[in-house]
Amino acid sequence: MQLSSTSRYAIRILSYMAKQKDTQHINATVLAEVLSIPYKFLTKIMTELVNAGFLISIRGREGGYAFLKESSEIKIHDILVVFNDAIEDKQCVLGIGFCKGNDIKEKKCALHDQWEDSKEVLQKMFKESSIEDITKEGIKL
Amino acid sequence: MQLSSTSRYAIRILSYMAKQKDTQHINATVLAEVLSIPYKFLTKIMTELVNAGFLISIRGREGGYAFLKESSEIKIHDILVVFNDAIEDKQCVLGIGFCKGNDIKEKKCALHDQWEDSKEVLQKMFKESSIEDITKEGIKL
DNA sequence: TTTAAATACTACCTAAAGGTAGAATTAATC
DNA sequence: GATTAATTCTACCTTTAGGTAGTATTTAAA
Ligand code: SF4
Ligand code: SF4
Repeated sequence: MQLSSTSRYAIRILSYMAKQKDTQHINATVLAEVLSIPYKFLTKIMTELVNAGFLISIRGREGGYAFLKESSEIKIHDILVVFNDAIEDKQCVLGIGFCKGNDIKEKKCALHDQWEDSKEVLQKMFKESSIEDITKEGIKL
Repeated sequence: MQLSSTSRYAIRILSYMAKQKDTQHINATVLAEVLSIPYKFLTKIMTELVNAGFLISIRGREGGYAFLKESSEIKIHDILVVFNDAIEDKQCVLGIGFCKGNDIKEKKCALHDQWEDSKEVLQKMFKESSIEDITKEGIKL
């Protein structure tokens, strides 16, 4: 019951980048080094973040990555969607669609309402927290 | 962000068994059939549920599985522990131990407190809901 | 006592996530 | 223009979760 490591890497990468407000752009070698993420795996993730429209890449010597969207405009949820890690609205704790709890009120299990509540809290957190928000407090990373 | 399908299968199996109060025991073929779980995979899970002490198995002809523990004594959390799917107390949204948010109050990210809240709700739900609870309401399955 | 119907064990197969390697492309600097 | 430092593309490797196959073991019933 946790996010995929790819999603977690992506969030950390974007958070770190957002903290370097002064620097215009930053390259993959530095990111891999400072975040302890395997270089080759990181570049793969970076390309996805570029394709998703969060970043632009500057190719060639002295290249790197920079924000395309404002970090305040990138919600955690948006990142999770890219890596298929978001909690779907109709998602059930026990697997989707094996009962009609989502449609028919009478046929729901005892977990249903509790899960709906938890789900809402999580979704709200992911949808309302932006990358900028994560970088605000004086955290180690 | 969801439970493993093994955990979800296990919960469904135990719930279904708990609903059949009248029948003393039930066999794998029936369970696989009615729950649409691959027979061979189900028997693998059943053995784990037996080893975990939730069920006893009756081998040989006319055999099957029956509860060893009361279904009211089996919490969802107990099942998740068996399949390494429980949310750890110190578990972080972004991966364990990459910052000191859990130890040092000043160095926590903006997600930290929100995640702590969600985590508590989820843990409470899993720790307080028993298999019996799930079977109570008039659900399809 | 044989047979049939059940679980248990061992080993393997498949798909997906996580991770790596190397060459192609791009563009600033020398 | 050549070199160098960067991203991108294609392909592959490794590990783990999910799933299968076959055989051994157990036991009630015939
Ligand atoms: S009633 Fe239970 S099983 Fe059905 S959708 Fe809701 S949580 Fe899932
Ligand atoms: S502060 Fe943030 S990153 Fe650190 S443990 Fe808490 S949630 Fe995780």
